[in-house]
Amino acid sequence: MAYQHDLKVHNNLSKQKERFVPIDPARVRMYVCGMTVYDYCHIGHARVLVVFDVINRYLRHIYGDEAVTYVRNITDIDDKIIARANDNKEDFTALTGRFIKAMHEDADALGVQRPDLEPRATLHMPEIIAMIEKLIAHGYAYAASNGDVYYDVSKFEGYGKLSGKNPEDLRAGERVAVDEAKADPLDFVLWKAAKPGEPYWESPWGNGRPGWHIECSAMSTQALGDHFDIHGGGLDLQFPHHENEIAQSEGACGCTFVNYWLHNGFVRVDNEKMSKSLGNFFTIREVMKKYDPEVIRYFILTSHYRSPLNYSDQHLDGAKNALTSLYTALRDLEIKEEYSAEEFLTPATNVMQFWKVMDDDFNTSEAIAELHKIAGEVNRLKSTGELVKAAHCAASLKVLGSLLGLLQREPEVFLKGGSSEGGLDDTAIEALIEARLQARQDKNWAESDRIRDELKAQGIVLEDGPQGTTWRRD
RNA sequence: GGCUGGAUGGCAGAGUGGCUAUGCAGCGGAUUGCAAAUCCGUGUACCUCGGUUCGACUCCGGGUCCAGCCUCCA
Repeated sequence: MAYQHDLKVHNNLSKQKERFVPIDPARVRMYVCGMTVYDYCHIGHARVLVVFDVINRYLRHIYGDEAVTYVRNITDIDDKIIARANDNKEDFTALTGRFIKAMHEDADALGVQRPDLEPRATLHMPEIIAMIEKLIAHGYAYAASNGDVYYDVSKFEGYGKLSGKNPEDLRAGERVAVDEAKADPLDFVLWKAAKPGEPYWESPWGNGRPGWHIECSAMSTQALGDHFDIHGGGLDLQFPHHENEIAQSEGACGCTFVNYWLHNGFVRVDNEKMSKSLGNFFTIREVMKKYDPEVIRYFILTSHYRSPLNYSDQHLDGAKNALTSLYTALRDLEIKEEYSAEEFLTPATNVMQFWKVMDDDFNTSEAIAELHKIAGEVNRLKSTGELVKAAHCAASLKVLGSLLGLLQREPEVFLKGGSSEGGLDDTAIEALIEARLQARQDKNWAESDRIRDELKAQGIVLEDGPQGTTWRRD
């Protein structure tokens, strides 16, 4: 099956969908703003991880694994980290080390592939300082009397082009007390002088630490060059973070920074943005106690990456049921390796439709709808006994699922997984099923149903099929 | 106040100028000892007011409501 991909992405810089044209198809470069590591990741962070993981997987599908470079940074020094480390009376590196480890555990559980590079701000001080020096030399930055270095926003032509804001409006709407040292309230800090007791790095402007925005400019440039393809992150980073990155990087290199800006929408709780400052967040590991991480992943991918996503147990329950039905279709089939070759993928119309909707700005919602259609075909073929054909369709389901990071486990493992804590172990379940089988042979329906109800109360659902009784955890 | 984006059936959530989204839930049937799973069939939509059009949920304009950014935030 020959399919010519024609990827379009919604570019926030132009506010419209554009055909994706990489600078160099042999070297497709994407940088995503990652976490500030002072706490556990919440479901909002999970969304960034998963959404850009899918984009990364899909780019690799189109351009080849070797061609794609995916960079996701870690902010491991900032005010919150310092404050939290002080609260805990520990060294800030101990704090960040712990939460970097936790983030990796969460991301791994969610099936997020590791980025090619994961630069950390504290390990890139020379590049950061060099970029600030360059900005000063180019007249875009100034050292203030208090030891801070600021970016002079008035010098940068086109400030606000990403977020659609203009500097005059921003000044008029300024709600924060103006810092005396700044020449203009819009100016932002590139280098922060260290206060007593704070961690610091040496610089031409004295001991201090970098501002948040310059870290990403310096690390992305170092990893991917002055000019690269995709820059992503949460919608809340569009302004000021990404706007400032543009000002910095373009001020330093004199060329266009990034071709395509992609932002994912927020996760909401009760119609409000999930965020640490609002305190209405659920951590990934908290939710994973109740739901399989793949269910969380499925839930995230049911909506388009730019849309808001409402978080609730009901929605996760729905995701769980839907994912269960996909795994149920994959069950009891002998899926041979060779069925996964692109030319054997079937049904061709659904497979091609999957690619078509994914090509259209990564429409995972429609892509998942296609998975359900293919699963329906698998079930139809199974019910008519056409098991080889069914296995072929099931192979397609797995191949396409892999682009979304779904359906890669053995169906039995997923279906029998569930939350077994405090419940029956597999041996006990099998024993009860044996007992019920005997009762059924004796036509002792009362006893048979009693056992089934007993298991149901423990969250075990029985399914009697032609090949005997199977079970799954609900 | 300025700037973004959105309003779809019981719930969630895509999409389209005229033709089935999909999932969950509902209803009828097949299957089953009864169920479950699966299959077949089926109902319920496009915030509001104008405009363009043979025809708009889909395009344009006004309104209402909601969310986000303008302060740290994925």
